[in-house]
Amino acid sequence: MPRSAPARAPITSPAAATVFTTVLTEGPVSRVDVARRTGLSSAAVTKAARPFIEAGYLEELASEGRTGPGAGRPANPLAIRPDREYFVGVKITGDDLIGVVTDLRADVRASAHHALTSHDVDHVVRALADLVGELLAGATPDGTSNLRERAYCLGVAVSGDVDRASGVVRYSPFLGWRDVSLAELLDEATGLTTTLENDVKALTVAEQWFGEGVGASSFALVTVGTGIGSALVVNGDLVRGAHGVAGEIGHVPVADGGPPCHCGGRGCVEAIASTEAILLRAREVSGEPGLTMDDAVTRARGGDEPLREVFAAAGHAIGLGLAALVNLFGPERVVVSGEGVATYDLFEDQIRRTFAVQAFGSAARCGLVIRPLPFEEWARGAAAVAIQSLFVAESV
Amino acid sequence: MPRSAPARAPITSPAAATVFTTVLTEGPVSRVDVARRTGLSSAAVTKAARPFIEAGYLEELASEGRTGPGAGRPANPLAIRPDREYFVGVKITGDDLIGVVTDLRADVRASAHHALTSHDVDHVVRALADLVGELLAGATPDGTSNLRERAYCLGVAVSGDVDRASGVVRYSPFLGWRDVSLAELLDEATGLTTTLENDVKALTVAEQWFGEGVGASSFALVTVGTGIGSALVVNGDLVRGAHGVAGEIGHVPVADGGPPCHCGGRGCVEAIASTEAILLRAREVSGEPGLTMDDAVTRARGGDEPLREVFAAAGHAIGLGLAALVNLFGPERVVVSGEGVATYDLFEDQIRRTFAVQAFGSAARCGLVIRPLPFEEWARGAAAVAIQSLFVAESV
DNA sequence: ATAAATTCTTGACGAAGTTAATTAATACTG
DNA sequence: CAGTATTAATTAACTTCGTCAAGAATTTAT
Repeated sequence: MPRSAPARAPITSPAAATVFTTVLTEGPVSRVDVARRTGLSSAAVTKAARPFIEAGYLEELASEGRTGPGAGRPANPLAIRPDREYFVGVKITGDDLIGVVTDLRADVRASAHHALTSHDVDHVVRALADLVGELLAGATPDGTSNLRERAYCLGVAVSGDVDRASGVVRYSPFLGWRDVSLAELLDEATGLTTTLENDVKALTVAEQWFGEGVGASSFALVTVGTGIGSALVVNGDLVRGAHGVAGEIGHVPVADGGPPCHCGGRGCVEAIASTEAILLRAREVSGEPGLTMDDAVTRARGGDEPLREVFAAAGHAIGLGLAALVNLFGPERVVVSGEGVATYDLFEDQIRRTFAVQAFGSAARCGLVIRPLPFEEWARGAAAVAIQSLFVAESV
Repeated sequence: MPRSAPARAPITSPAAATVFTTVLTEGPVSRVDVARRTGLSSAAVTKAARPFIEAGYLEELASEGRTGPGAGRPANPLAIRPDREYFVGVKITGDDLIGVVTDLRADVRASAHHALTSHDVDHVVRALADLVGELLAGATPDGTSNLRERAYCLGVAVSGDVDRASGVVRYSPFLGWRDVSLAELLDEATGLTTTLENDVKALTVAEQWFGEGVGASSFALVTVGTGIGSALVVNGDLVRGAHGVAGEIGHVPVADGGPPCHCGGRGCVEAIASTEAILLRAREVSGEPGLTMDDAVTRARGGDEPLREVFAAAGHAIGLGLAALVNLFGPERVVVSGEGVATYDLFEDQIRRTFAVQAFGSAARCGLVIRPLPFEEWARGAAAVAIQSLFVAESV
């Protein structure tokens, strides 16, 4: 049973959504410019923009004088008013909740953490409601009103199989949940309209609308850490997979006869490049079963060749996985990100080298962005999903 | 400069296209049924269907009496009239032209070959025009009129980088062509409206509309032979790749440190499982540099273990590539096909075994169809593209 | 026959966006 | 400094598409 999203922002037609998202993602743009970019008539843009301006979501900036021969009437750029509405995003991990408040542009305005002492559904729901209460306690950043009065939407990101439309966590290994109607429970507990999404997909939405993915019709996001996952956007749509599985770059086989993986396969990217796999191998190589990840990283940075090799092998596996992804999809851009922020320097070179060798033809021209990922970013992704729910309540 | 398609079939609105394609791909369906499946109102279906019936593209079948308590007015199923229009499809290979005439359902009604003695553009254009003339010389299969009077569209399939919208062959290694405006040349030479497409993509369209892909929102087609290629359909759209590259399953790296590939990489699927790679390896294994493919196949079938191993290794590589594809985008179905028809028995088992092991979770539930591919099928794919051009001239 | 069920058709209506004309605001020109 | 060219935004009439609601058509069951 799909739940309905609030309709405060006057989105009444496809054109309205198009105009609004264009201004949202492509910064201040004049009406004619929006028309040119979207293929709408300028009359349609004028009509669609008006209700947004009246509702305070968009504003008209002062026209910038322009120079040059035969310059005509200067444009009045339309701009988002980011403080018109705030959004709450929460990422649920196995150990804690990370929450943020963002504005309409998904810029983080406040954040807070909460430890989880149990995976019991009720406990998590209560903890999450508390966290939201805490986040919305103060006044708005611009000081003009109370935060709670201008926040209506909550986005929640969970790893696992999540059905966004119905707001149900189908299966979450980390939490040990099956078929939990989390969105419904949170609607009630928080008073906000909740949108649920898989964590990697949430991150991808944030990237697609407010990050590297802006303007790219197709791109991929890869996260490296405890697990290795990815999400793909093709023709502006997230690939969801017929059976709910998609973007499992972690289980792309890249080393024939390589180490066994949890999934039952062998030589999967994850079996070589996940945090766990790296640590396992590092202990093997160093002969110290008690070696910690921190130590391994320090020593590798210090020049310990065998350990450097372990990290390089992980980078190589990731590079091979990326090549597979890019050769199959040909995305315009790929963002590699992940929790293992601290160790990126040990990976990056090898990822790029392997990718450059194995990417086919002009596929290699795809922009490869490798970037550490602050943990809060996951929560921001959740907020981005909430923002998105404002426009595309039905179509997604 | 996109060229326009003819507008004989009265496709005037999205609804018209929806209704027509529904009847085309899902057999005889009543109007109410079309409405239910597409989400249109039944009134809209009635309106959209009328012009097609008047133009002879659709017909109303006699209502089948129905039984049961409280049965109402019986439905009048709408059906395609396949003989209303014929289409020509031609596949250009390095050595010859293969052409077919199909009806609206993409069923082959006639076929013909033509050897190519040169890759000179003019020569190919002339040969193709001759072939088309030959194909359209006779009367229609139903004997009521001349073929040429009921064929307006030509579809042409070429391997390489093809820009369908502009009808230009950007780069075709087999033919040694760069930036050839083939569609324009063929429009003139044949008098038909030509649509150009990459060969694998053409085959995929045929499969999507008239084959295994019917009803699947996402699926993939993989061809194995001289080269190894694939094409993906996501949300009903062919994935084209930002830089024109997509579906290069042949260059997915599956054997780390494996044999070098033309593309500069190592251990690509194609470097292990292409016809050429298999032959190379078979010669190595048997110690006979003059071994032919036919001999290798015969001996492997006869139980020659080392040679059987070579084919199994190829199947294994293909299985790994399929697992990569399926784990990344989770299609509903995958069709594996290709020129190497004769040798499928030596591959199939191993492909399935490896795929089953490496496919992640429920991704393994995707339907894997492995099927020989008559050579004519490529030409049929080209015809399917021509048929498709009738409806979606603009949107693709 | 009459009622109930289901399909198909019709015409009025409404939503959304286009075209074309109009108004607005600027820079260049003599 | 008026006049002209140029580009931006708005307005109003019109087109197009599809829905809605009512009704006609055609069957089975009572």
